[in-house]
Amino acid sequence: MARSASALRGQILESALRLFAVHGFRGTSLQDIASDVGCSKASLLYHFAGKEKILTELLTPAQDALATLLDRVAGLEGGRLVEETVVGYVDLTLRFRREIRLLFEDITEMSCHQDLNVMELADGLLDALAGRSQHPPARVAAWMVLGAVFITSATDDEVAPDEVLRAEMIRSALRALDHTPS
Amino acid sequence: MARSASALRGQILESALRLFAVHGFRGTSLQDIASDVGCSKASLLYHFAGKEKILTELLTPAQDALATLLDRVAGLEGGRLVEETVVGYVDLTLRFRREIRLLFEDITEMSCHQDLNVMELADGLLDALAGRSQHPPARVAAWMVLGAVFITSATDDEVAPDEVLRAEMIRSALRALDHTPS
DNA sequence: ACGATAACTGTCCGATCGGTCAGGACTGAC
DNA sequence: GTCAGTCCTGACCGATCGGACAGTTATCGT
Repeated sequence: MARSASALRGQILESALRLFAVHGFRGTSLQDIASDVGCSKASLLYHFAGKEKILTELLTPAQDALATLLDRVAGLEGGRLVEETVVGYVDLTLRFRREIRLLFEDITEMSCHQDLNVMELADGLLDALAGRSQHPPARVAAWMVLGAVFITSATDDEVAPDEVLRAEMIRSALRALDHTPS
Repeated sequence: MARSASALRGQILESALRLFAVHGFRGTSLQDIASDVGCSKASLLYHFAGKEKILTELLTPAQDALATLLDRVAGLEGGRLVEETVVGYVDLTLRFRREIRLLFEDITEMSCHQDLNVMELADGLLDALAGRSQHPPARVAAWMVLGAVFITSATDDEVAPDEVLRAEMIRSALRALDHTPS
């Protein structure tokens, strides 16, 4: 049942991306992918040198797109630089949504599982950050701040002294929320 | 060698937090923790019902702190609500830095490993978002935007239609960067 | 001193997973 | 037809991991 010119390869990548995005990379076994595709596990390893190579091939387009963006803005400066970078970065993340999701699935699973109910609390936090507003723009901004603070706090300490880090995180977050200081 | 009142429990939690923060939850085996503490793997399972229970106990204080924060701002509204929530959330993430890091370690490891060099590109992106500035405030804001867009793009589609999501992500990001539109 | 309880450990087990390998099946060139 | 090369598979392997359990050691109340 040898398929033409390894159409199987494409199916493997597609199944892998979908399963990775749902159960995470580590949470998806080669057998899971093989079952989803409808082939044997050995077949995966015929087309790809290893499990990680599948992930690599899945993430490479996004990496290349990012590299292209950086090249494009390399000559810019000032306002144009920031503007083009932001727009380009946003478009890029939207285009590679599933790829980004797969990176996060491990966190989601870890937070949801067990006795913890972090997700419920995250909803409450989102609500408060949005000022109890249900307007999509406010909700999006709330998500932005949630993610921004979360990731920035995990940053290397050397980025900025703790006091600067704290003050600037607060100011930047309030700006993102379009909050006019009272 | 029965230690007094299970001082071992505390050491286990401390070692686990440190190892989880470095190698991730899945990347740290019970044996790793046991070796680090200097006891047997069976001893871990005497004090904790399972590996996940260790994680639970590690994450519970942060969860409780978040719940407390939400309680505190429950009665507020308007500007005060947003302000207090942001400050409280920032302080909270800073206080539980290591706990948050452990959630991210899997991503970091996945991005660094293999042939991908995402981290290098992330540096370039950070540079551009900061407008090539090396000032800590600008760097922090750049980190904020990097994380904000990254996480928001992984959000459920139902938060906002794609067009709204895109437009608002861009506007919010530019505000966070204190960018005055040209 | 001694029994009871808590603290701790060595050893074993089942399951899972990534990966290897020899060989079968199909295809196209000659 | 046949030969070579590509595609694919079942069976197997070694390693790892979380966990179970019986048994040992230390602690403490009496």
